[in-house]
Amino acid sequence: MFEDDNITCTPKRYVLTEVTNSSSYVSPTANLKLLTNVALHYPTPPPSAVHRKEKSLQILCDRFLDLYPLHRNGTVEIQLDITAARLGVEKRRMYDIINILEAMQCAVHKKKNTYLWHGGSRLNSFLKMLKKQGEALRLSDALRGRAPKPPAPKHKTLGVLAQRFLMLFLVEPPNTLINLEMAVRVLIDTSNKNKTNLSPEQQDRQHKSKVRRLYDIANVFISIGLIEKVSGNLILKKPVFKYVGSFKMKKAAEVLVTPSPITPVSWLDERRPSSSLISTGRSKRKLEFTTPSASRELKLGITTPPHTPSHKWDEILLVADMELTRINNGVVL
DNA sequence: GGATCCCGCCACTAT
DNA sequence: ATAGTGGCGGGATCC
Repeated sequence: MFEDDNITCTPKRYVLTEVTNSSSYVSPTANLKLLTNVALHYPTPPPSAVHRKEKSLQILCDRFLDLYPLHRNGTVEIQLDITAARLGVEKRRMYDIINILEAMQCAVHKKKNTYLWHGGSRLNSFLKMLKKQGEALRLSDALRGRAPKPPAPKHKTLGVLAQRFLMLFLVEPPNTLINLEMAVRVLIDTSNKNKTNLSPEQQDRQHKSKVRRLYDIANVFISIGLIEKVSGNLILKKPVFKYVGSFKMKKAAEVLVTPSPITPVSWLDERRPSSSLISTGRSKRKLEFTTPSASRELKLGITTPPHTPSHKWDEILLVADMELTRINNGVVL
């Protein structure tokens, strides 16, 4: 297994004999246990001291990406249990993150407890493919109730949901605002294939459950830097998200101490799509809460149409339009 | 109070 | 049978 020596908080690697002062042979299992033990002793905030927000999936993903950056040449193996120990979280949480990252082709499941980390090297081309898929599924029309919802996939729910959620942004014009309610409505299948009609209560629970999942997914996407949360618009109470499409580079330390609210979006920001590659990221990491445009690092090369000077009211109206569509159709769900 | 979403139970799958 | 995964929703916390 490889480790990143450039990471400031990377624990020093120990050979078992260094720790045990023993030269006798120990099994790999014992070695693994020891490593986990060492990792557990690494400075992580005591559970009682950390607040809920600091334990969010977004922050956790930030810290994960500090260990395994998106910009990195080559591949590296990830041991889930050790990584969980280093991050001071339950292994269950690692699945939440790695499943989404795997769905973004940043990692592949190699064997049990082991993933191969590719970082963002494949993300660029994968997003292009996602966009094509989204177009084939007619998601843009589906958003407006002008096309059927895409058929529900069977497996890897969280990963597929993540992919389809992202597709919504990719098929829409730049700066389109999407909220989770809208997304769920499109992405959830009400065309039950097994003919078992759900009661309104069941539908409601299913809907809420999917929204919960989208919150998780959105947090990971924010961490990756694919989307941004846009809060404080006057029409909708709920936050909406917009596609940013670049890796957000920030330091773990700054993430932890920055209490700022979500960056307000500069509506009139200029977005010139460039098709630079994402591969060579020898870039310095940036502060998190600079300006949104300054936080953009490398475009992912999605072929967005030449940006029509979008006005914020256009965007708001689009959201409002979609909300209206929802209300109109919402009676039936 | 509603929005957000952490947490861990437990069912399912792989070994 | 045991271990690894991950769906899922209760309910704590935030706003």
